[in-house]
Amino acid sequence: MVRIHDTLSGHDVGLHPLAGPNGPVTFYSCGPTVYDDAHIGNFRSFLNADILRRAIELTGVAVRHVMNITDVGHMTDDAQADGGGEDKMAVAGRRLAEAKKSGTLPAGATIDPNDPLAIADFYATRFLEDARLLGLKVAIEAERDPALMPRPTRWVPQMIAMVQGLVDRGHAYVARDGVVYFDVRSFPDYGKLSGNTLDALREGEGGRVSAENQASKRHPADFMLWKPDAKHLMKWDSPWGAGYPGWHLECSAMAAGLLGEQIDLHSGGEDNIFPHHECEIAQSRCCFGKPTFARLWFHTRHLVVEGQKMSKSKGNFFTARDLFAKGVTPAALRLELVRTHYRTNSNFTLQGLTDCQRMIDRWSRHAEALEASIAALRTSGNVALAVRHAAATPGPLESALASFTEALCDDLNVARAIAALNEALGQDHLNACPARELKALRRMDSVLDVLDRNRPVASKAADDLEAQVNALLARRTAARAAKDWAASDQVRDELAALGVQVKDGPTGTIWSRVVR
RNA sequence: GGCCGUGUACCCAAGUGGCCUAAGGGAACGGAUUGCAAAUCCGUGAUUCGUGGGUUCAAAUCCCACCACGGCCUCCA
Repeated sequence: MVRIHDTLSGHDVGLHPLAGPNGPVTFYSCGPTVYDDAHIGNFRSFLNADILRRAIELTGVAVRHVMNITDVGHMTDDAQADGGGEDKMAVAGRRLAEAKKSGTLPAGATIDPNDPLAIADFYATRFLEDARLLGLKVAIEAERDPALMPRPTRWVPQMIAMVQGLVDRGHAYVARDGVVYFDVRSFPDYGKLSGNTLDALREGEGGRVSAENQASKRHPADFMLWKPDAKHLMKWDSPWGAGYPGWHLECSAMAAGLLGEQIDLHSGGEDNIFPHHECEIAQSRCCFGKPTFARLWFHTRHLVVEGQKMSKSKGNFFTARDLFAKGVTPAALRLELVRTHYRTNSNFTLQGLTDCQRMIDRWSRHAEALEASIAALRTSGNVALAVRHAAATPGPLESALASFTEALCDDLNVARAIAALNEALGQDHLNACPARELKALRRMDSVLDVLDRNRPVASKAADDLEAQVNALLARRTAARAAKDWAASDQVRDELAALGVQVKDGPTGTIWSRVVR
């Protein structure tokens, strides 16, 4: 059974699915807001949720995983968080319009910068591409079942129903400015998740709430549920006038609609703890009258890049696509983002990416060697050996599977799981049954999911490079055949200048890109 | 000001009272191999766990103080 640190209770708790021991576990993850490309920090959080669901599945328990794609624009003007300010979708639209003008928009992208839904779709599509390359299982499943990745713009009626329910039950009120607010003092547990108390919350400390909005609330911590604003970029009719819903509402409504009024697991980045998840708990419990909302809260810490906070101005800001374009394989990026324990800040480095790539290459070689052994055994028709294999004691990998699983069950200790795998690979496989060893390796990879993602992402630039490299390689091979080492080495220098490294092996020369 | 988390070798990173004179990976170095390389395989590698105190027979692990870094305090994963 998987044990996980629960943010709400503050300690590790076993996962006991509401539906019974075999699940399915109902799991809701806060996903991206699609007004820009997701960066590696976003993906650390999403991929850790993915590792968690795969670890649960490894123990034989089914998971129903839902991740939202937020397509409503939120305010950019943080000083006016409760309304007003410019919508992020509108800003994204301007950015796209400029990109279109300067020709930096990706080929084939025909998009109306004034249509917020089109902008959201544009970035949602790109997000799904990245997510699928990185092995985010829910994104792969959503190809067949789009409901698993819901969009809030299609759930506004359910959100309005929740606002109405909260007003009816006396947990929400219409202020004199017409805005519907949640009354935090009507919910004594408000603050339990984040450890905040209502009196200790410094009013407006985040600098995001205007004094004007604060003045109309009964308590400074009351948060917006519905904002009437007929001029807003995206608006819907409601009993409180045309406007838009509070941002916390979408997750409450979609989790309830797709998974139930109480769920087993809820995940997000550490910044979601307050206010977002705190508010979700308040809304869901007060609206549905259930004793809990999510039974276990899973939060991933942020990452830093080369020891520094990631920011565009420092030039250490990476999206997944940036790295793919440099020739980084999805497998290496995936492993680099999940190999540090989710509850500590991880330090993303290019060196770390290289380290991961080497590890994955080693695992791949072992998988290929095992496949070769199995094939050789099949063609040789050596029945006696096959029988001996079937009866053999578990090999290193088969034995490691238990400690691998145990490490993951212990609050998702990925580093220890990887160590178990690495240790097994260093041991003697000669007497082990290759089929069973491969099966164990594949089983571990069902969580890590790197073996089938260990290829650079195809692109026009990658194709061009390949053609260039192949031409140089042909010259070098000819020079080597003629034992003209000077010419051969000169070509190797040229390849190095292109960021390409060559390896001469018994079956010919292979090459790979060096990530810089 | 309140709440939360982190600090382990050159780098990433596990370990949270005795099995730790600290796992695993990478780099580096030595060897095998190679036209030379790269890759691969084998080997070496922290008497020490941010700093200073304390508790204990015993501390990286518990307590206190300090320093540094990260997150939240109403729309950043």
